[in-house]
Amino acid sequence: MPCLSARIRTKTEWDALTPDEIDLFNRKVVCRTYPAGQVIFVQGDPCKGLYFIEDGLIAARKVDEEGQSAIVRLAYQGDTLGYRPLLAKENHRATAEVIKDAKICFIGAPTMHRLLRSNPRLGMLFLEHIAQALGEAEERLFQVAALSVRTRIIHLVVLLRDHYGTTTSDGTLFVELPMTRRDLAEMIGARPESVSRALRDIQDDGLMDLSGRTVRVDQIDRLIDELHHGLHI
Amino acid sequence: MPCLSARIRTKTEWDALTPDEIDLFNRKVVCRTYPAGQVIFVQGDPCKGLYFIEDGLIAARKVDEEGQSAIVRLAYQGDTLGYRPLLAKENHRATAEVIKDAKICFIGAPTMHRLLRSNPRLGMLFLEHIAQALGEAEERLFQVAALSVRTRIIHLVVLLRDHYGTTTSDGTLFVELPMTRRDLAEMIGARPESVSRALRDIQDDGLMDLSGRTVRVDQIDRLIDELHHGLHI
DNA sequence: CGCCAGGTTGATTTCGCTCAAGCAATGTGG
DNA sequence: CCACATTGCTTGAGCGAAATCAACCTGGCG
Repeated sequence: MPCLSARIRTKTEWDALTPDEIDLFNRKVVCRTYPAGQVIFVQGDPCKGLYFIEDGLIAARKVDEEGQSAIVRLAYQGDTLGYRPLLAKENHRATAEVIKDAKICFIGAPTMHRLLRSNPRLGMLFLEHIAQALGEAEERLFQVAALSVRTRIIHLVVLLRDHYGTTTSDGTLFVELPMTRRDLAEMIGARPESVSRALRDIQDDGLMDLSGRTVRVDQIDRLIDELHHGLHI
Repeated sequence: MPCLSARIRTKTEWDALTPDEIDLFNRKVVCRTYPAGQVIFVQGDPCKGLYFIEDGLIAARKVDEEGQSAIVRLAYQGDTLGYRPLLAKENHRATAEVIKDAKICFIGAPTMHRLLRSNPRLGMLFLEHIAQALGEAEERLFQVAALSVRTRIIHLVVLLRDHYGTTTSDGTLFVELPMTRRDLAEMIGARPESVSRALRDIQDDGLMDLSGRTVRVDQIDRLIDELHHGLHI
């Protein structure tokens, strides 16, 4: 059972690999499973290679000396972790922690550089991928800098919809929040209590229905509208 | 007088170009000067190519429908603007505005793709560059999400030191803040009044001396210490 | 000159944080 | 099987940092 299955590969930058290179990849790769809560690498560590996420959910978290903490990125199935420090030739600047049980394939830096040298197209696809990641980071930077907690929460629910949303036959949307309130808070630069209150506010306004970690949204348009036109118009 | 002078080129990703490619670049490039305040491209515009900054200072600003606004990146001499949308194949997601009079060279997307195809090393250097930009964006994301206005201002002064700081023979550091209070505020996700007050607080604590847009710092260590050990320890 | 953008300061309000209590769900050991 | 920790979540009360609103100063500049 190869780690880099065709089904996942074709949706990622690894699609650029030739059969020979896929073979090299599969010979060099080391796969293992990680339970939720496990740490994959720690901020400050040298970057030994890439982590390809076959399944699960991982958060990249930054912490400073005073214990202030924020989640700067989420990585889903098909995503790759560690490419930023590998390509920037830096140490890890965040700690990667498993949020939902994961299967992760590690590929060492030397193999990675060999692949990048032998296959320019792989580099181009990474370039495209990292350019999109930069766009998302700048988008979140704008949100945290300029928007209220309530608005940021709505943005987050809409974001999580991509991977954790399902729509029933009658058009109702369910989003399963994949993490604790604490982690949701760290995603948007807030406190867990503020997240609770903001979620309740939004619920009281009839925009969503919350039970545990499941959000039910009847009219997604009303949520999206608030993002575009602001409150109470 | 070629736009891509050797002095600037060698410090940037354009160092990868062969003499032939430099020739192509110089034939295709269109250079002009922009006074402060001028807009280079607007968020939402399709990305027509790259803007290489020969001199000056440019801010990438995001604005939403309600007028909320934040500066998500600064671009200095030698930096390139527009590579993110070009590589991610997206429209511009920010507006580029000249902060300090600039000389900027435009290179069209077709030429750029031709260069990227002919020279894989150029792609690798862009990869390295954009990986660093992502690191900086995530760093600022963390700061805005987790730190106080006062701390963010100190981070900003330390950041601006790289390009706008000079140290006199007696070790005193002068940093020339290159923009208005309003723009400083938009850099850190705050209001101009809050920036004024935070600067005054820091001054009252004897950490810096402020006159107009010039910051004098006698003991840079004390500023850096506050960043690492927090306040009043 | 008068005007205006940039900047500071003050008064007041608001949003979100801190601290603290309480509750439900889950786990653990006797 | 039950007493009890533990963890995640919510809610409340009070507080504080920063936003808002507004006045006023300053130095260009037409």
